[in-house]
Amino acid sequence: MRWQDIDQQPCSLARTLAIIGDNWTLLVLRDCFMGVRRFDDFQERLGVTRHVLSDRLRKLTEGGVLDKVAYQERPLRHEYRLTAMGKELYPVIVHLAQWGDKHLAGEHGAPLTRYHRQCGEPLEAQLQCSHCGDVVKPSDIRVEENPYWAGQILVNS
Amino acid sequence: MRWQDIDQQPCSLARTLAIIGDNWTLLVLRDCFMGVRRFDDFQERLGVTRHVLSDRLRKLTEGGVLDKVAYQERPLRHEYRLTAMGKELYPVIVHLAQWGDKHLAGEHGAPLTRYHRQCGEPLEAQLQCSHCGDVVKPSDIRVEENPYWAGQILVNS
DNA sequence: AACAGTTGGTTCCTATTTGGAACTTATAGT
DNA sequence: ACTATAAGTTCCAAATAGGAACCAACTGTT
Repeated sequence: MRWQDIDQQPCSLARTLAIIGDNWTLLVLRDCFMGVRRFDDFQERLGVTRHVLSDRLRKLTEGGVLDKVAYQERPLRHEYRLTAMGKELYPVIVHLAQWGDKHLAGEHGAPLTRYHRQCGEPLEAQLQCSHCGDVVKPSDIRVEENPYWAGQILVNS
Repeated sequence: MRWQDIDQQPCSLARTLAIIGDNWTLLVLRDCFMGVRRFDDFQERLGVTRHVLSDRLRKLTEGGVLDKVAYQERPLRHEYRLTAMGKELYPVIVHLAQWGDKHLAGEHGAPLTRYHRQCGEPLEAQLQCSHCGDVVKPSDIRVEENPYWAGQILVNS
C-alpha cells in the first residue's frame, strides 16, 4: 500500500496521519502554534525546501487544518492560519514536545518551557477524562470495535 | 536541511519527530499499543513494504521506544515491545485518534471507541495540569525560552 | 525610467527513498 | 525430500525530496 492511499483506511489515526503525518508537517504545525503565518517565515525557520513546504501547506489547507487568507491585495498575498479544527491538535503538539523534553533534551536542557498560567508551575500535561475528571492511564482504557468492521481492526490475541 | 538531520535541532518536538515522525512510524506505534509485536503481523496489518518496516522498527529500537526481544531460540526469533519510554507516547496516539474520530469519520462512524473503565463513558481526553489538576487550554500556556537559545526559538512578533 | 527588494510560490535536475516482488536463512513438521 | 514459518534482505522501477535558480506582481529608491 502506498502512503498516499492511507486516508482510505477506516482507522481514525490513519486518516489523521494522512493529513498531518507527513515528514515536516508536524513541524509546520509547531510553528503555526507559535504564531508563524507566512510562507517565507516557515521556510526560513524550518529549512525545508520551498516546494515541499508548498505541498504541505496545500495539504493542510485542503485537510481543513489551515485556512489560506489574503492579508493584502496588490500584490495579492496570503497567509496561513489555524482553523478551529487545527487548534484542536494542540494537545498532540504539547504531548510530543513534553516527551522530547523528558527523554531527548541535551546538556542545556529543553529550549522552551511551558508554564500553566493559572498555577504558575511548569506544565506537565496528562490525560484527563472529560466526563469524570479523573486522570486516565493506558490501562484505564477499554477499546470496543464498531460492529461494521468486526474483526478487522482489533488484534485477535 | 534534510529530514534525517532534524534530530540536530534543539527543539524537543523536532527531536521527537526524528524518532517517531516518519511516515508509517506512528501507525507502527498504533499497532504496538494494540498488542502487535511481530514483524509479519505489523507488515500484514499495515500493508507497508517489508524493508520500510524493517527500517522503522530499527529506528524505533535505536530511539529507545521499542525493545527487540528474542522470544525463541532455534530458529532465533525476535519481537518488538514498547519500552516504558514508548508507553509514554500513548497520550499522543489517543489525541490523534480522537481528533480523527471527531473530524474524519465516515458514514459508519469511528471504527473503534475507547471507554474510560472507571466511569464507563466514551473517553473524551483533554489536557490536565498535573500540579493543580485544572483543564489546560492552549491560551492557558505561557512559553518561556531557555536563555541558552535566546532569540532563536520563539517568534519575535 | 531603471533598478533592486519583497512575497509566495514554480521549475529544473540530481539524489534518495519507496513500492512491489522475489529471494534468503534457519529451522520444524509431514 | 518437500513444505511451511518467521524475519528479514536484495533488486529494480517509480515517486519524492533537496538544492538552486527562476518567475510574477507589485513597491520603493535612485
